Amino acid sequence: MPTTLKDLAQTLNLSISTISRVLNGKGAVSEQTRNRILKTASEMNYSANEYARSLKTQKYNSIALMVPSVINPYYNSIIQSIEEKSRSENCALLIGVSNYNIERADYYIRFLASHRVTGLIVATNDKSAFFEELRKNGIRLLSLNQHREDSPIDWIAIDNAAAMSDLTQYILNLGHSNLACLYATNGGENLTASLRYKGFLDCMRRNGLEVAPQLTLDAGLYYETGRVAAQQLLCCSPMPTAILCHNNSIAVAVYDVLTEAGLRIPEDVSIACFDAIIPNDVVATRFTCIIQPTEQIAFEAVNRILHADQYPDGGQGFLQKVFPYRLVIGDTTCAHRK
Amino acid sequence: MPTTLKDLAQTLNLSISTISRVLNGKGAVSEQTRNRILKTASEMNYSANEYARSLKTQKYNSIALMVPSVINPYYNSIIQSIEEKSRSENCALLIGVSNYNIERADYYIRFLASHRVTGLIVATNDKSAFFEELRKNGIRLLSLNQHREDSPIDWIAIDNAAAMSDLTQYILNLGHSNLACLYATNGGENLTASLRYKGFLDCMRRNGLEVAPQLTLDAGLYYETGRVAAQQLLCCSPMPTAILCHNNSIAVAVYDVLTEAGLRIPEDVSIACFDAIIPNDVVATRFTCIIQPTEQIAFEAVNRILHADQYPDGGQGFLQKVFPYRLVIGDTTCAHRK
DNA sequence: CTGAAAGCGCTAACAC
DNA sequence: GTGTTAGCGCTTTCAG
Repeated sequence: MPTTLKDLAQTLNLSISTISRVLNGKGAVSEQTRNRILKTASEMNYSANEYARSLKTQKYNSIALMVPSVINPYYNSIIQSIEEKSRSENCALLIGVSNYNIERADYYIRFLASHRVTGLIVATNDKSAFFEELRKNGIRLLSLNQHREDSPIDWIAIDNAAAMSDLTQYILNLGHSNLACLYATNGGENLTASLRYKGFLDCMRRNGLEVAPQLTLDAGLYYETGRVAAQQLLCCSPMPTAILCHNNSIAVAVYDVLTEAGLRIPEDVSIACFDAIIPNDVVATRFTCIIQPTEQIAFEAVNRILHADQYPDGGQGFLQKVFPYRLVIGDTTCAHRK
Repeated sequence: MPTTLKDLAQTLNLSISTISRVLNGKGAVSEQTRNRILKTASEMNYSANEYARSLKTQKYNSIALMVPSVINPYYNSIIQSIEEKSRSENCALLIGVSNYNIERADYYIRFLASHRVTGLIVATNDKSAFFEELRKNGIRLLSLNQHREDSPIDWIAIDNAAAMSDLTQYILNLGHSNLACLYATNGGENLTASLRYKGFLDCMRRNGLEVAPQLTLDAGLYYETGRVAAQQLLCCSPMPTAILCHNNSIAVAVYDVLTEAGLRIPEDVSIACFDAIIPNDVVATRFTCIIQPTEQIAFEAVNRILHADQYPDGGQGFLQKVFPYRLVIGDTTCAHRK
């Protein structure tokens, strides 16, 4: 039973439309009535019903964000950044957590469609069956992962191949030559994963180095799958002296498995990965990793969804934007010692 | 331009209400028309407009969650749990991040009121000026922090005093006697903080131990303020051999400051705190800490908001529910050695 | 400067 | 079984 315009109109003996005008700052209204209205509106705790407003204006001022996880530091900072930007745009943020499960993602997407979000930002890598449906319903779609150039979707991301290549080169420059790479596949649909792996291979080739088949493994996407891969590496001889990982979860798995086996990081084995392990200044070993500019990415993403018409393409084409990354040197890598 | 009931009615040559009935599974409709409707609805990607529906039914099926931070593991797991529960209830989740700033919290609360959320779950400790306004607008309020028994608000939390007392006793049982406590005040309004501090004092008293004034400090709530307090402890002589911390951020600050000063944790100083440091299986030192049952708390919180009428009090009274906590022993505490 | 009225998409009586 | 209708709270022409 919140106060409505009607309620205000009655107590003030004015028409609904006059009040609406004042509250929205549109149209000319006498100073006097304006003040009266503002006063009682505040007294009666009036707060516009966004549902009715949106229904009328057909502008559903909200965006949705789909993340696979809310406990991974990378997605944490994505959420944080997107929340800030969308709030500054006076836009509601709906968050869905797919938990790396495509069915849950699908379910959520339908849900969001019902809520007539202006756009959906997908930080997950899944290809939902409902993406088409969303678009047909006029909901903008934007991915935070790289897609092929001919993909009919807006995306904003870093250059994953270049980043992995840089990371690999950094390791090589430390004197390592016997490198392992734990990549991710996700059934081959994960372009981000392929690109990172490609970056590794390219860099090795460029340096004239062999890539031992037993040292490049599909490590899935999670801690658990990462552990399995790490255990396989443990059996190799010679062991790699440095390991590149697709993401932070895998890197942590490697760290755990190796230390459990009595190896020291980084003295015995160096580890490097994508995305930070820890969101804040924490005691934990700081990993050498590629950091993505989540704030900029978030800013651009929300902007594209809310103001697509202001872009050169008028929002008609597909935005493909590449942001620069940073290589952060932590405590998990050091020079190779024979 | 998503499909509406009207669109369906036109293409099917039926009335809007018949279609509505089928889609909502209410009222009797012939098997044949039902199938026709279902078929074209799916073909035309029909998805009900929740705004219109809510406007009509006056049931705004969404809840809002306000957290101070999205990068603190404790709040991560709160978000995670609440998201799961609310999705299972077919309820939208709006998340606001106050960043420990009460004005931002206030702003967000107004925003949420406009969106006619069914209820607001506040994980923050702030006392917003708009709580009253919310309630007047019929929005349920639920805090995840302890409040006084006479406080007119639903709350669900652990028994903070008992938890801190247990934690302190655990440390004492390890042979330590020279304890420090870094509590939080937040201007004295933070009952959770007072209770934890009280738990510490009670336990010390019960064990007949003195509490040195210079060893109990207000450490604020964050990493930065925690560092300042930790630096003060460093100047004490004798140094405490164990430090109890109000929360995880402070504990991390202590860990950092002490290790930077060349001390070893836990050999030289033990550290214990509330809430986990790391959300997932991570390399980081695992802290000895009190773990709150976030899943149960989240379940109950969402339940209370959505189904308040099913509670014994019919949703009229104020729910005050205390859940059990766990004391998890990590790598930051060990027996005292003289 | 202010008011009347239409209509956004939907649900739920109430008729037939 | 199906259709008609009113109205949720709001914005926005169009009159006056």
